Amino acid sequence: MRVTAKQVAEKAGVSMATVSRVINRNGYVDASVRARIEKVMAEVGYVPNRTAKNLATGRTRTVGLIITSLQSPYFIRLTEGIQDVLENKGYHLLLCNTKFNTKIELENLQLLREGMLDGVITSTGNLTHEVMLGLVRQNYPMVFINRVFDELKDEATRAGFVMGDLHYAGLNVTRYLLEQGHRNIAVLYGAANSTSNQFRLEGMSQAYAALGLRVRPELLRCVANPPDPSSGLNDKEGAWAYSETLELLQTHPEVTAILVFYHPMLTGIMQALREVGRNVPDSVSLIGFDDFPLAPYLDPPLTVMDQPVYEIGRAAARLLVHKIEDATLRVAEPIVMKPEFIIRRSCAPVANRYPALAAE
Amino acid sequence: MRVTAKQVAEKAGVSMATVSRVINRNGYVDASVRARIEKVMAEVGYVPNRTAKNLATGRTRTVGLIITSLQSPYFIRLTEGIQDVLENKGYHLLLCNTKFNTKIELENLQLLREGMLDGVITSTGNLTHEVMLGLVRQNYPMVFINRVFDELKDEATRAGFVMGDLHYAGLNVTRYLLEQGHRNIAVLYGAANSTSNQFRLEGMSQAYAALGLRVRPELLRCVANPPDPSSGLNDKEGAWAYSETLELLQTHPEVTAILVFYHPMLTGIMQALREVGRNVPDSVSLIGFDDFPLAPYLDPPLTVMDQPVYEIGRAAARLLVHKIEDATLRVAEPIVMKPEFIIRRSCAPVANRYPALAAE
DNA sequence: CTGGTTTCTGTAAGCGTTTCCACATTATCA
DNA sequence: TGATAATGTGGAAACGCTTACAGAAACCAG
Repeated sequence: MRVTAKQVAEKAGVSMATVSRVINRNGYVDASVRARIEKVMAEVGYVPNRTAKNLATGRTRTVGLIITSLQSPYFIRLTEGIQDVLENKGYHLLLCNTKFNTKIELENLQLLREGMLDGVITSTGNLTHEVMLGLVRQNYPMVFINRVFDELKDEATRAGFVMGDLHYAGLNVTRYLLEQGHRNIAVLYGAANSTSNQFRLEGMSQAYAALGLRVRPELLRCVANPPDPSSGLNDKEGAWAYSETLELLQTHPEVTAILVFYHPMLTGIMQALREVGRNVPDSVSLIGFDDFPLAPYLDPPLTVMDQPVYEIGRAAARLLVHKIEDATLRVAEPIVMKPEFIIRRSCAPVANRYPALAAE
Repeated sequence: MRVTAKQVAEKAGVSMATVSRVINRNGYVDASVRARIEKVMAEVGYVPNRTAKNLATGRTRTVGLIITSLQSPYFIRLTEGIQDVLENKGYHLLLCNTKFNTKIELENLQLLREGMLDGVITSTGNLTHEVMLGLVRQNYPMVFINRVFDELKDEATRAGFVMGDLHYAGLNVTRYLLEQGHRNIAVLYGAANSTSNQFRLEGMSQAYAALGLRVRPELLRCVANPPDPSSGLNDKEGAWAYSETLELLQTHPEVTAILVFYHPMLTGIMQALREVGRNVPDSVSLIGFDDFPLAPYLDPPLTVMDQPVYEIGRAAARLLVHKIEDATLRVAEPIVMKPEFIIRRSCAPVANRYPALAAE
């Protein structure tokens, strides 16, 4: 039924070892013999079995990518970058979308131990910090995006790190808003505890501190926290953001600017803003993190702090492949990429607010 | 180094067969023995090797998903639907993003033959029609989305089909525009030859025919055709659409409505429209295919013909899993889902156009 | 012509599971 | 009580490859 290398070998009058050599183009094999074997393979329609190869070599040429959502243009672009290099290097991508569900994340990480994955790229928060540490210490090839492990500072592992300069991003965005007179800046972010949010928040604090001010914690809202019963609802994350924004605006009408750390929330935020009659940018300024194709076409065009996400993805994949293919590689220096601020029309100085209100 | 079932067996004083039985919870095994084995497994940190299991069982519990782009909300939502059921059934997803590159698609389809994939869900055009047919006839479990094979009409294969009623979609959208007085309706679509585009176009023709009119082929533009040298360019598809739209509007200024079959082109289209001063909807009406979260927040909010994409994805995945797990299943009836028309503000009657022009 | 290298090929031992078969023990029931 | 069925366990052959290792032949420099 299914043709095996053994049958090819018999039919070509050679040993399996030789067949294997022509398949993998390694070792010596006589040109005429190679031709004969290739002819037989074509005739009988031989296709080498990958699972057998995987077992024999202990490798699968498959890497896992763990992200929390497919609705975020950030993860999409990241995935594209990763996949473009993987494909180029002959690796495949197993996609794990956790939807902020730790259980799903753990199951997929386990595939590393089960030998089904050669390595993993993770772009999630720190809900699974200990597990990650364990895996890294067992020397599985892993690359973390926007995440650091202080515990590993002096250990030589096979872990790699790629990140945007989120501190810088948070700092500059906040500085920009402060200069425009904003003092009550709200932040809506996705996963609680994610290190990327922490970095941005630290940058924010620094900008505040420079003016002798402090971040108001009650204006920091996390929306993706609840492990949701996975209703197939479209725009679920937008829905979470909607109610959170409504609540925020009711209890803190003094907010004049909102930082959106996680784009799937944008719809809900805009909806809420619309409903309470706070228009952008006159009544509330809006800044998104990371650019995306439709950002200039929103109403109003969205000002964003962009990150070279595609390049981050590429760097991560390249790094991971290196670490997979060279087990001795122990470079742990994080690769850091600078963000870029793209000003469009969703921000306005606080001073502009009053005429707008007066007009009503 | 790595712990195997054999070592667990020795340490627990049983045979490998018994260990296998407790891992897979099949066959009989005494409760006390089971407990002992589980204890040993926990102690030594045993993790079963998946690739060995894959080889032994001839299955991988992994299915491939082939799409043409990650930039389209359609594919994203489809992927979510698929993954939600796969995850639920204990399957993993290998993602193949072809970027309209047939070579990539073929390589990934080959994984089916190589035994690395239990099945495949395809949502691409018909560039690989013959290959697909070959695979189907070799009885690999496959599910096709928005695609049919007349050749298979009377064959009992393991192929499955899920589709939106695209004919209906094309028909009704066109009818809507015709009623508003539009007569020169342009269409911008992604992959050439994709069967989904053909269905929509047929519906369109029918609507025209009902008024004794005919589709103007020169107003039908395909944009994703060129197998692009994969510049990591963000919004590449938007860029294609941009130049195509520009050209279209110059050579055919009589166009008063544009149907967008493929959303990644939206940015380019809007950009082009803006530049030539044709504003939406007064000067040109715009209708997109398939809804997406940001559609109501564009400028203007986009009218769309929606498809229950998430449900299509779910149905496809369920079907595929059925076909994988029951090799005798030979139901080939396509599952068809009705679309829904969502009217927002990107369309206007042609009559509205003149005041707008007069105002300039 | 000799010793050493390079080229070529085969044998066979893995890789770590699953599963068929056989056999032994225990429960069930007329 | 004996036949039959249900339960529990082990041996060992797959699954289809890769890859030492070893040996043979060809080549080459001195």
